[in-house]
Amino acid sequence: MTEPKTPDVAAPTGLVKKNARDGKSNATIYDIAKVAGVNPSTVSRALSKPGRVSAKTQKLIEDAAAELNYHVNPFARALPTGRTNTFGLIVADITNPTFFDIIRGAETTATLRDYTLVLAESAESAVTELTAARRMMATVDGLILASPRMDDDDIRTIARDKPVVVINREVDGVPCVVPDVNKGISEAVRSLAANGHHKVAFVAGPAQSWMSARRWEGVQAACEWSRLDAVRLESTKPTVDGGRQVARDVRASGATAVLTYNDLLAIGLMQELQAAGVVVPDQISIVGFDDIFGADFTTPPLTTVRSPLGECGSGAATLLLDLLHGAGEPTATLRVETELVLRGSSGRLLPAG
Amino acid sequence: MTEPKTPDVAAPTGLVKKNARDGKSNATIYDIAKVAGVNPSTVSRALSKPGRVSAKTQKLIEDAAAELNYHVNPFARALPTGRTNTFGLIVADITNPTFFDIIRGAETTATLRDYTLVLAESAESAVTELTAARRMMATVDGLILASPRMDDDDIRTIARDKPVVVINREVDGVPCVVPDVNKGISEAVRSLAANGHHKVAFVAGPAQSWMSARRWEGVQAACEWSRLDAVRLESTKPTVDGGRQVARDVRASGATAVLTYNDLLAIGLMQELQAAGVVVPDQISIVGFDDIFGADFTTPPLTTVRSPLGECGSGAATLLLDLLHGAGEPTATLRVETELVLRGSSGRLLPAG
DNA sequence: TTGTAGGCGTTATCAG
DNA sequence: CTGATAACGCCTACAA
Repeated sequence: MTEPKTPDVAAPTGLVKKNARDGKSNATIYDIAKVAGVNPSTVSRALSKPGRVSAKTQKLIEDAAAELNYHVNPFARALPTGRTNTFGLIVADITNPTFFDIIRGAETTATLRDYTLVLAESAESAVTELTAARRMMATVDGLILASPRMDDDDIRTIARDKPVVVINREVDGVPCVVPDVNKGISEAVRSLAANGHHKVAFVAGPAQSWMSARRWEGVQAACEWSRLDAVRLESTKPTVDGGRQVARDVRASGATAVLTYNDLLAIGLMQELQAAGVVVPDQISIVGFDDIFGADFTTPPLTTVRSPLGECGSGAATLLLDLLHGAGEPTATLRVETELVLRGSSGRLLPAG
Repeated sequence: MTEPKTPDVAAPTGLVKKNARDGKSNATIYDIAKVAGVNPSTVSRALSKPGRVSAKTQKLIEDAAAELNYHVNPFARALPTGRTNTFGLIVADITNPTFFDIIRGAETTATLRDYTLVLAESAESAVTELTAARRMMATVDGLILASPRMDDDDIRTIARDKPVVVINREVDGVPCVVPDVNKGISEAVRSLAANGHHKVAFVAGPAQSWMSARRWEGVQAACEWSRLDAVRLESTKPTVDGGRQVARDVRASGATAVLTYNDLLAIGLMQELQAAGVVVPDQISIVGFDDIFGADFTTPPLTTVRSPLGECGSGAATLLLDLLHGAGEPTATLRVETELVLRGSSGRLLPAG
């Protein structure tokens, strides 16, 4: 900084790079400072935390910034501060419609609060998920994990470094957004009982799925209350195809009503059953979970226990952003309600014959 | 750098900040340099472009890096280079399943090539889209625009700053990935003609949609070839709801077969028609576009002209990444095929009565 | 209220 | 092949 560089002239030492704003390269606070006739640091102050600078210089600077079409360089800003105005969202499966609304909810909230959303998927794998999370850690201010598959401990480890919010799972010491299954499930089971069913089957989801365990618990409890038999069946994967595959187990179980871990399974199951000549809901009632996109495309349309997925996404984002801004409980759990959406795939059991 | 700092001890001058790697804060190339006994710049070289450093120092450095659990700071790296290893994807509507596969395709390719995907949505609005694009420009190396709604000129302007790839639209001077509608459409129309239809309706999508225009052209051409009448109807929005709303126009048109701009419209239309007692496909055949998730959930399942959406997403990402790495034509258009997926919603027209 | 100066972690350009 | 050293653009004590 000792040699006096000629300011406005092109690089003195043969360095033919971008110097005087040659059209392309972006304006910096130095350029603004020059135009406004103030010091770069004043520009920085004026632009980052308004109020710490006199009204007239403020305007001067803002005008200059506008004129030069200035935009902060997020990287330069992130370097000293460590803040990036970005957060990550990791979902188990991008093509699973369950996550569509979560993604949208998070994205909307992010944009609203001037944050950028970075998306990654774990392909239902705990290790991929962990890898993705680690990868993101470097570039984001916080992380949202939707239906995470990794260990509680891994999650907590990550949460020690950066704020983390978990959706669809409860992890001690980490803020979570979880649908409370009870209301929706008891509505569903009561409806089934009222329609003459005595034995219901629950088709479980992935073994690592926290949510699947909760739902099975809920079903058991509700069935006990309504004095129904409840049996649990396993699925190979939580997809339409998995639903088709579990059809024979369902028939073998002797249950006249079945709740599945998610809507995808329910839809696949219904397709397979119908293909085999089983009439839904006359011979068997089917109830899904989530109320995903397309749940009402089927014939009959699917009865399902709805989780407010969009709300989960935006709620998680809000929680996270509040955390980042020092507001809010660092470990509050947000519970959202579930409700039964009664459509045509469940109903009165018709006497055999 | 003149005062000899005691290396491993806590800050000497009362500055109680992070100095000696106090567990938390991340290791830097300086720390590695210290451990490996080399200069930081050598560390940088070894870690960024292997090969420009002797084998033994290389190993020395790598070991030190591993020991310190070193990770580059992307921001520090981005500052001098301008490269971020990140690209943006802007979609018209996150909850429209058309984009699910595109997103997934892009995300998969990104992760595979060690890039990060940043997602934004334009809510079908040209201005929101432009805003989102500008916002991203600062943080990404390139941009993918899926079904963009903004002007060709705006797109080209953006493309002057950073590499841009467009999906589902053709813009002069910008690399694009577009499904070629002709094959799929002519298959569809021929099938309709063979089934006794004489008049088909096309329900158009958003006015700004380039794809909608192409599909209408394709339908007209194919109908002319097959000597069918073709009429065009407008929709309010390209959603299930929009499909329901257009039902009365469809009936009024007198067409016995209808192609809709997308599957969402087709599904809504079918629902509304069926609710009014119209039998599909006996009285009216319905054909959608895209073959989105859920297109086969309906009864009858939807006949549709499939676009390989996932391929579009990954193709666009590949194109973009090649561009960023200096490979590939800067303006090549990638064409992907469409095909008819014949399901139950289209078929032989039954004589009235 | 505003200017000064040093640093954030890397890369790149020079010498050696 | 390796070591200095100057950017990169911005933030932030500290001083004026």
